[in-house]
Amino acid sequence: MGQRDAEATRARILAAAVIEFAAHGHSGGRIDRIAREAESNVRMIYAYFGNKSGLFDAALSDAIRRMAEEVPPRPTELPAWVGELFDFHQRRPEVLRICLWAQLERPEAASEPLETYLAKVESLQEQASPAISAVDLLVIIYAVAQAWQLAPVGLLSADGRASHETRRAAAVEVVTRILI
Amino acid sequence: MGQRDAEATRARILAAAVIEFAAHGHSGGRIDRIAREAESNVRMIYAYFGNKSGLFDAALSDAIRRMAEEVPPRPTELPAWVGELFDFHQRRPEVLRICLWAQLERPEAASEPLETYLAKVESLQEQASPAISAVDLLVIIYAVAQAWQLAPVGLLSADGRASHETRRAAAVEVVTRILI
DNA sequence: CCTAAGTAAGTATCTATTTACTTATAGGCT
DNA sequence: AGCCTATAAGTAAATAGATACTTACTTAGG
Repeated sequence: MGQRDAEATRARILAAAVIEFAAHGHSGGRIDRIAREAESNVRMIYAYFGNKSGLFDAALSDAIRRMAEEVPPRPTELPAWVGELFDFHQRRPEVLRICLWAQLERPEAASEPLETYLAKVESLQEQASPAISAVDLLVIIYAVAQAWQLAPVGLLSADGRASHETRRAAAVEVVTRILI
Repeated sequence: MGQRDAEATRARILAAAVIEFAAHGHSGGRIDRIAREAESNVRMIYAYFGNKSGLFDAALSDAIRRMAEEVPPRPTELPAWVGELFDFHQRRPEVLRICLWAQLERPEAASEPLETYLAKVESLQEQASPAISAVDLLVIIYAVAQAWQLAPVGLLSADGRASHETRRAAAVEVVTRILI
């Protein structure tokens, strides 16, 4: 790398880390691979992020921030929102993957960017009913948007006529019916 | 171990493997820990299961079989079924955990016990509607039953008045509304 | 010319898998 | 019944390759 640019190097490392950790998780992710892929150096990773866990947490926060920015909550149009979440997970499966890894491998880190979630809860408050609280509603909406990414591929391929659109429509329909 | 009993040793290893892999996954799970915890020996693991992946797959199949036996599908009473699935995941979180690890680390293995799922799909066929196919319905029901296990703990603890019962009721209510 | 950015080559530890060995036990033989 | 032995069950220790993290050094640029 001819020029020296700390910010750019840091950004390349972070981007490579998101990809690597989304693919292999914290324990399976390899520092050397990240360094190579970022066209940087192992030493730089430790300079910028301290250690492997620090890098993982930074990658996780980055991914969650992206999701919160790209798909902001729409408390008055929840069916439309679940559709956008569904699309997002198809478009960027690495974000859900890194969140799942975090939930399994570092649950304490997974709760870190909590304000993001709590803000959403507040805005959902008025949609809550005696049967389903605001938090539960948020939990369910996320689960429905992610459902197809969590299903074993073999099961999904059993549905010959299924497509992105039919699944998206099913997710939207579910949330519509929940709110009635 | 005074007595020699191949079956018993194999069973102890498998039980220890389920616990270890549910906690740390395929890549994070340690063969030595499994051998120690099973009060057996590294060599025996290789004798019975070939290699680490063979042991992981055996542990996964064992966990899925247990779930299929303990919570058989009830195609005509889906809301009741989702309630039982919800209870099961609270009671045995390790089953969902090992399935998630498999989905992330060895997706090809995760689809292996496919007949189990496909049988359920057939029985759900009559509940399907133009908006939601049988496969999609199954995918959604699983997702709702698991939803609270996938949510970050910080989000869940934000709901002060929530309990096992209120969440279970919310899951059942959701499926009830979906089917109308 | 001093500081921050970058590089290359270790090191110490860990970990899956193997090798070489010991011991219990079932079942045939006398 | 009691002995003998082939085989399966079990153990301990080595090996070979990774891998997170460090140390000691070089170079660009304000």
